[in-house]
Amino acid sequence: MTQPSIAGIGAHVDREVTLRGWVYNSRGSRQVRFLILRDGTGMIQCVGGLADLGEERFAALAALTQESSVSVSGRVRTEARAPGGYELILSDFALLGASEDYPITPKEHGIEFLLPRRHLWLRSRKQHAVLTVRATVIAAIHEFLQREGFLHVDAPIFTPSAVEGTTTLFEVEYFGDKAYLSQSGQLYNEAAAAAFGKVYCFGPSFRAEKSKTRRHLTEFWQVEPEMAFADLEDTIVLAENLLEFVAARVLERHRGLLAGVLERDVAKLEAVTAPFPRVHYDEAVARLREAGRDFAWGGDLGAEDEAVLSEQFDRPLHLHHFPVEAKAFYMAPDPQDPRCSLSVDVLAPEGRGEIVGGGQRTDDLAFLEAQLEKHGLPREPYEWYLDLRRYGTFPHSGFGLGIERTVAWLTGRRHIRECIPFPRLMRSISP
RNA sequence: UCCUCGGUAGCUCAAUUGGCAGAGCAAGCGGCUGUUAACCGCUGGGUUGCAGGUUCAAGUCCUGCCCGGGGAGCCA
Repeated sequence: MTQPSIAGIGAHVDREVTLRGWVYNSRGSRQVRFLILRDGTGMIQCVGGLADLGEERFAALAALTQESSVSVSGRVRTEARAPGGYELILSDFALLGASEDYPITPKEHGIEFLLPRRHLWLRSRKQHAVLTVRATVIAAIHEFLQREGFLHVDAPIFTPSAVEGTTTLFEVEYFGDKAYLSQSGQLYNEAAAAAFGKVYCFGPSFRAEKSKTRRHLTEFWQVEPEMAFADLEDTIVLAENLLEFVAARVLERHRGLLAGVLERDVAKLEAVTAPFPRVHYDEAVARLREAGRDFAWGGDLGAEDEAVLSEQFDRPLHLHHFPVEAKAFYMAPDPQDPRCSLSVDVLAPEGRGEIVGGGQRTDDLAFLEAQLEKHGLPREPYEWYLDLRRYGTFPHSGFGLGIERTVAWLTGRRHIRECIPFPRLMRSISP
């Protein structure tokens, strides 16, 4: 007798197996009962007949409640009527842990009800599917970047003093001093790039913004690659190749989950092939005005502007050369047009907004010093960062890719809070 | 911080002009030999977010407060 996983049950047809898992659903009549068992890898229908089990065991089977943990034994057979194509004819079963009044019934629930029960909600089919895709997205990112010669060098989570103003930073007490949770590994990545060439960090970022939209979390994950001796063009190519690879890998591994459980239009993902269309900021302004939007040159795009623009294309698009004022102090200005920075955002299709932000960093010490001054930033905490321009400055560029926003786009989730196991929101930190 | 929508049974929601607070699901009991969020019958289940006000009468109208959803700003 073997104990395979439900995902691999097809290799055990006509054999006797024992499975352990949880009761997802149970239904039946006086003579026969159908129990849907899930074990984390999949689900299988287990069939128990009164004639096979006897009165007492059959009654016990009927008494099993939703999400009780059980051990079941029986013969596996192919069955077209069963969900998944296989079923298990029960010969015996045992209750391991009872579950009384499981709160999340197989019906509709609102977010206000589900979020405080996230620890249980994870067991649901859609949540299980989304987080499975997330794991594949993360693995694909590591695989792609390492294959491209990037070294994984992580940035710290605790950071000293205020870097870009304290309003959006979480402050923590650090042995009598103040420290802040990292908003980005960007600056540290630049130091790492000077040491290792091509690097990336992967970890959580924290924003204390009081934003409560479906695109925001207070704790989110991002991957940030940074390349030495690379320009804006290199960054654009890296970003589109990475996204193409990730989309293809997710389709390869989870086509069934996407089309079935998540009801995602997979044709939209098949269209994600490089190169992506490129739109210069000037052109974006023209396109927005053409679409009837009142947009002034110089500012960042609003969520609605991004949606209007991305709806004009069938795949992600590069929006590049933002005005210097609209971007961070370390962005390099375009030598051909100093009003614009060598920056790029990638907007996901279907109006899902920004998933990538990046570009070429300035390698000019004097310009960087002037920028710090202009942005009213303190000099002292940036001395180490200025050192990178003092000791062998080098052109370099990179970007940050938001994991939850990417997963939301790929899986077709409306809200990114479903795209992280335990979302941290302005009004929700439990469980 | 601002704008906007909402809070009624365990869950999802209804309740006409201010006039007996309801349905489906869940739960409990019963029925059914292949179910697909199974189905059929019966039963139990309410401080209508909180406080006050108007009225013969308030889920409904008025005032204040609390909590939440969505959006803006900001960003990944």
